[in-house]
Amino acid sequence: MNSLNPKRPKGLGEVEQLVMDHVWTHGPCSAESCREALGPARPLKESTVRTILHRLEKKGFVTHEVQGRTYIYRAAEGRQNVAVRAVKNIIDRFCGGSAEELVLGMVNGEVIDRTQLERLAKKIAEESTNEDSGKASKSPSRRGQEGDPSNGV
Amino acid sequence: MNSLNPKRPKGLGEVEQLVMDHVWTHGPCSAESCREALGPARPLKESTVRTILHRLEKKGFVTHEVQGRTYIYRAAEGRQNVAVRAVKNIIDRFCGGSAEELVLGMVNGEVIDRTQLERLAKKIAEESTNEDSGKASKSPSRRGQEGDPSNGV
DNA sequence: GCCATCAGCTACATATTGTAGCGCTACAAT
DNA sequence: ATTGTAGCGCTACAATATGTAGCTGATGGC
Repeated sequence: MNSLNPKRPKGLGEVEQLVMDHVWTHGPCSAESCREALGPARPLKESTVRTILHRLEKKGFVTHEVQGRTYIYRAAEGRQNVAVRAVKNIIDRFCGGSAEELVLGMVNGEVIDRTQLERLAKKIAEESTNEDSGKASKSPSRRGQEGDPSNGV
Repeated sequence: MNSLNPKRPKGLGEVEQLVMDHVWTHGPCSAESCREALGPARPLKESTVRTILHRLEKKGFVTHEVQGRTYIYRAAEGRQNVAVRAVKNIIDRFCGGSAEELVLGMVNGEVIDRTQLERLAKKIAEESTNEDSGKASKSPSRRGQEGDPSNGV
């Protein structure tokens, strides 16, 4: 019995990821829609897809609304948001909370090009200079949910 | 050459992470050393720690050398390297391979400050300008490995 | 009324992770 | 040589995560 930490952050499994990809790219859709989309690459039974969607909802990745007698699922958060949260987690676990350190590592590891980074930084700087006043911009609403997408690593 | 299986290498569990943290911060050490280090926070039996270390080695996070009749474990890769690989994986799965997109998201998500980013970009730019010719610096060796620490998410 | 849909519930197999007991071997002290 | 002991691998078991699916039941169309 190990329950020191009652909340194990759950991530996305392979199939879950595939389904999320569909939801993200095609917007709100039904279970059948997902099933068809995965069809060729991953033929699954209807109930299987429903189970996946159900778990995804439980994990907080999607929400649903009823339309007629069909459930229409939609992503609760944008792809990028999920990615950022996952990265944040990595930063906490491996970089002592220092995002800079990570970015630096990314450059060294050739995950991002220094030229790109420079360009990006410049672009961002300009942007913030434009409507700098309060640095408000449009931060993507903080998701308070504990759902931590990156349990791996 | 350590590419043993083309399977997706798993990530680090909670205890595994703790052990790795010790190895990373204290350098090469024995199983007992790890056990003692975790002691207060996580009292474990010797065999438990050995199992963890063993799994860690199987996953490629550590290597060992025999010293007398004791196994001395050492990290196979630096913390940051592991972090970067994990992030790379996230980028592939959520950002269509675009690291820029992720960094942008990080700024929006307030994971990294735009000021920090700017400073960092500047610093990196200077650096590369200095000894650009060979771009040697001390990039942490190319990891062509499939070793993917972040299966989660 | 009957059938095709679509949702929930239950189930099962496999893999991962935490945790540990057991037995074997090398070495040291008696 | 005998015994104690440190340190290792092997095996095991429970809990959870994930993939996959079957069965039951409600509902709307024909």
